[in-house]
Amino acid sequence: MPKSSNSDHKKSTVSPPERREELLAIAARVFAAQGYNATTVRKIADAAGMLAGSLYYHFDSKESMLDEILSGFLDELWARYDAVLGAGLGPRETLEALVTESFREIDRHLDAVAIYQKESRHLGTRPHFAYLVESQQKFEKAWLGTLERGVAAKVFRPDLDVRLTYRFVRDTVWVAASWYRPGGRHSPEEIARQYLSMVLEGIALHDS
Amino acid sequence: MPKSSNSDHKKSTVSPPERREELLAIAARVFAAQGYNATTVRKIADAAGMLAGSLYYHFDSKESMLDEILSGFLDELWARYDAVLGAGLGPRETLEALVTESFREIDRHLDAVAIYQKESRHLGTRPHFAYLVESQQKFEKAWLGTLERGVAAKVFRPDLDVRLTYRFVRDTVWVAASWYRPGGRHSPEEIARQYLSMVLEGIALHDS
DNA sequence: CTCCTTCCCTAACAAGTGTTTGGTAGGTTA
DNA sequence: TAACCTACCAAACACTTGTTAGGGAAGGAG
Repeated sequence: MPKSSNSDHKKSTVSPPERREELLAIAARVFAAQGYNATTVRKIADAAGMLAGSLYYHFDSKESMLDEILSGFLDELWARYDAVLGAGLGPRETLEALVTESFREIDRHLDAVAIYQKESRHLGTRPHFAYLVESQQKFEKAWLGTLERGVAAKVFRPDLDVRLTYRFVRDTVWVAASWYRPGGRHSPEEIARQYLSMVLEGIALHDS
Repeated sequence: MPKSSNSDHKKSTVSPPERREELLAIAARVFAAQGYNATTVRKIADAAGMLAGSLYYHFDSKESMLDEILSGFLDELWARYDAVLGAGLGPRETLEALVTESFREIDRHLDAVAIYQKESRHLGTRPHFAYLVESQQKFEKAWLGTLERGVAAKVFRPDLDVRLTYRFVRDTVWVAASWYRPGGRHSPEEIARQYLSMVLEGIALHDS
């Protein structure tokens, strides 16, 4: 259930979505660059060309901005993941599709991904952000299942620790958010292809 | 030049090293768990069983604690890296040794590595922490050189973007600090072996 | 005993934090 | 014109932040 944002806030459905999204994008950029805790509401307001208090016309709190950024990102991510997982693909094709979708998501929601990478671990302990660990568990289930299917189908190596492999694949994909910049030389699809080539075939040269 | 800690502080060489190290280990644990900015001096003092002001008998500032943790970690890391790089090994053996040493360093200095992972990017902009980006550049030079040597010697695939491969290998190793726990089922050497097997040979099953 | 050093506490400081309250310019509606 | 809504400002609020100054208990040195 990707439903994660809480809808019982006062102004959460009031102001027109355009300005909200604009301000959220600005906040996400500052959060990603400076870190959530190091980011003051005055910095966000500065970047938006207004005063700190004015933000509270649009949002309930600084934390609700973070909440909206993260849950919005996760909702979209899971929409695409669920589409892949429900397509009835083989294990290798599933893995390739998941990796490709992940890089596309990094391309679209870079700031949100960077924030998620940095803050999700210690945010998950707070009850309000419990959906972060739910998502991570669902994440693990999807990837682990795909890997195990692949081992059973003899398309992945059986001599590797599956859980270690899961973390390996997961991390190699998502840490790319720490250096990837949209509009650079490589498209998300091209990066995905090269990453998949490394993960699947390895970087060593085999004479064949 | 791995010399990175600044030695021109007032009390930096005063109090006996034992208590300093003890307090630094405590501070590192809290920094790693909560993030540097989210960690207050009072939280560190709580964990150490004393009051906030008492920390300033041992350290100049909160930032100097972070500085000492990070520079101490990097000094030790580079001592080991330099030993590997100066051993005259082939490219593949060099890469294997670097990866293994990295996992050993994660095992020994887990908190410092986690802090470095989370904070180094936005700390590097501050002039006092310029040694972080210096280290990162030296890092890149060492890994990139090894990879290029390997391609020239036909032990690594020539069809991969070398810089992408560098980030791939670097990240896959260091993000392990986000889940690795010392004393777990796998020793650092065993994790290094499995990681190297995945990076070098890939996770796909090849009939041979 | 006295002096001195070590290590910590008490108590406060100024600056910065997220947030609230009341107000207001400008446009839309009646 | 009058009433109203939107989107912001101005100014303050209570609280937390890193840091400092002065003091004092414990113990070793003379």
